[in-house]
Amino acid sequence: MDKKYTIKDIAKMAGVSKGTVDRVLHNRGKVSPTALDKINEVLNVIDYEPNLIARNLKNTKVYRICVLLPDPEIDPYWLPCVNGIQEAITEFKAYSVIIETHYFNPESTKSFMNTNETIIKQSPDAVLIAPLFHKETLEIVKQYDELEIIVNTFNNQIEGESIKGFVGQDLYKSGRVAASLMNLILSEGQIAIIHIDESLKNAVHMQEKEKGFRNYFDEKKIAGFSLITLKLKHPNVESKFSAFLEENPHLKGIFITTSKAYQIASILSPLKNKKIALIGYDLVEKNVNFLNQGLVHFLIHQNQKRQAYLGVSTLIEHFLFRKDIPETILLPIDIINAENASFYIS
Amino acid sequence: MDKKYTIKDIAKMAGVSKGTVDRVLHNRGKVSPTALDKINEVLNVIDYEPNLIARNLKNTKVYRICVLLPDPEIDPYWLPCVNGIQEAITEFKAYSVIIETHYFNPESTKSFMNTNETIIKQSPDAVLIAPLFHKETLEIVKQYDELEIIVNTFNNQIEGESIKGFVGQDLYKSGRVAASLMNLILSEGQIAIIHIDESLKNAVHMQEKEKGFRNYFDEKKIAGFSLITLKLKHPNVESKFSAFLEENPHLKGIFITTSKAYQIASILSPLKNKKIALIGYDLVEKNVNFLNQGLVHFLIHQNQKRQAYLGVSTLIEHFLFRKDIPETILLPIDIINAENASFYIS
DNA sequence: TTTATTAGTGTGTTCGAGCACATTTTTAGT
DNA sequence: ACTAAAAATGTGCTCGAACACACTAATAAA
Repeated sequence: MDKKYTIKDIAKMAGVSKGTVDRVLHNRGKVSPTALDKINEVLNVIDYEPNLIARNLKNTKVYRICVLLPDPEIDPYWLPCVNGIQEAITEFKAYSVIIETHYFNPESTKSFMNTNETIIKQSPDAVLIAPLFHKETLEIVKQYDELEIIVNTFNNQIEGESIKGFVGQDLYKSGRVAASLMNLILSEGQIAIIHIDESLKNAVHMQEKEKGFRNYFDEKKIAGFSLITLKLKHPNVESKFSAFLEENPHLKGIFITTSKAYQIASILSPLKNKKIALIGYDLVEKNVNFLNQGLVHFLIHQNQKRQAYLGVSTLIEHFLFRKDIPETILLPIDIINAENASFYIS
Repeated sequence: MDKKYTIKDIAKMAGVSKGTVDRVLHNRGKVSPTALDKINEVLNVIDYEPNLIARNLKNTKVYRICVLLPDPEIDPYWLPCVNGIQEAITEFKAYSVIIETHYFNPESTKSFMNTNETIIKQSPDAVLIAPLFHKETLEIVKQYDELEIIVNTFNNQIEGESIKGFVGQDLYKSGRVAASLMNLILSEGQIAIIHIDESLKNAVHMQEKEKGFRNYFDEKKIAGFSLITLKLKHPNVESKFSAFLEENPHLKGIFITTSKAYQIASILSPLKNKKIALIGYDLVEKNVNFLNQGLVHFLIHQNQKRQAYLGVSTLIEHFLFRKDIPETILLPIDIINAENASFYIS
């Protein structure tokens, strides 16, 4: 019923040679209308699927893919990505694909540009980048486009004509998810939305989450809540936040839009009298510790590992199996508490 | 650096023919100690990985895998599994693998046994079964073992020597997750644990969830909660539950251990004065509708689709790539509310 | 010593797609 | 009608593992 047809089968059925069939299938070379008709007739009847194994066996081209992401030693948020990339490497090690990972300093646009230079010198067939810096990304994407290097992105979305795909999450909706959970813990009171980041270059990222968070409360028309936004940056997170706490003694909940919830939790930790609901992002070790202690109520899992894995594997499958690169893959927004966290850590 | 070596390379390096190398690699046939040493020496230095593509190209054996699960027309819970299986079929269509799906009536052990007979007649290389019936499963697994058919299981775990693997969830912990969410919605009051099932053959399944649920409250030593268990079966779900509601007018929360939360929700729906927290399982359409209406607070996603996909794909990869079949794969316990549900439905 | 037997080794073919090249057929030009 | 050019078609090799088979060398039996 679903016997597998080969080019040879088609050739026999159409009464031509496999060379001619090959020319029709790839519309290369010259084929007479007569032969074309005969072969098309056969192709319409049967369901020909080329054998990918045989195709890849002959294929001597080595595909080179470069991944560009922030140095996980600077920001451990990116650590799972390395595992995701490793997983893809292992899965496709049988094929002729080379995957190279390059790190840049997430606090320096210069480092970002420099690393891109290095990548271009490798003349890869495709790149997967975490486009932290908007303007700079558009710039280098233009370069990649000229060199006919396919660009895939992950983590945060950037609109650009030459960007083939994106893997990430709907940040606006993840803000809403956080809000819905907050609304479950609290029935009223003051809630702070805190942005903590070294570079604040992630601004768009965090703002989307804030928008979603606020929108939830606006839409539900729930009275009794007041939302306030606070931005904190590295050297003076503790001092500024402590001051904020004193100014707002009745604070009931905090939504941290980055993976730095542990910084807030560790400040709140000694203050036993305070009972503040905390919701943050990402299963970094310190966050999970506070989750297990009960100081952090929920974490939203951004699944960076899978983001990176899919970012790479869709590119590989594009080259090897001629699959399309999906325009956008939105990963589910996983809700994590102390009870189910262990299943998401790998 | 990590150049790919072929058998021919090894042969040249060891100064023998590829036939001899092949004999050493598969330890078949006779090889002189001299040749063996020379080849092993080379093998110790280089890192030989056989090219899976070439291997599978020649491989003419067609692997046959049969999947046995309840008829999704009788219980739509199983519908996503069909998609998961389809996904595996698509992914591996290039290889010579045949996957056949067989349905049984989940309310009839006889149907289960009959379908197994049919499968055995197909003489597959492996089967993936949803072992709903404990005793019967052990019986047929023995048969499969004698015929040297590999048995993999999903959905619910059954201990058996000849069962090679299991894909599913930790049900006890999923009960705990439900409890932790319930504890977040309610601070006190009476909570019912409701088991609804056509056959009640899933008893173990549901009991594990109940245990986990109760354990959470026991462990946390939270006063003010009282738990009560209720079993409901098909024809008289509504009448019995209505009676139960009247007997327990102060009921605050319900944990439904099966995918039938919608049955409870639809009874509660007209009773506008009642505010009862509902937590159930599975993203079946009716459940999601009630989730969006706000009648069901949380659903726990058992990810049947992925269970079935992994159940099949691990078997396929075992045959094609000689990978081990993982003994147990425990999928994450996804927490779903109205805000993130859409990302899990596919 | 000769022959039969076995141990040990090498050669050649297969799988299916892809492509270079050889060959045949058709068309155009003189 | 004959030749050169172009068009159309067919042939054959490659990729790497796997295995059948052919072959040589060594050993045992007659």
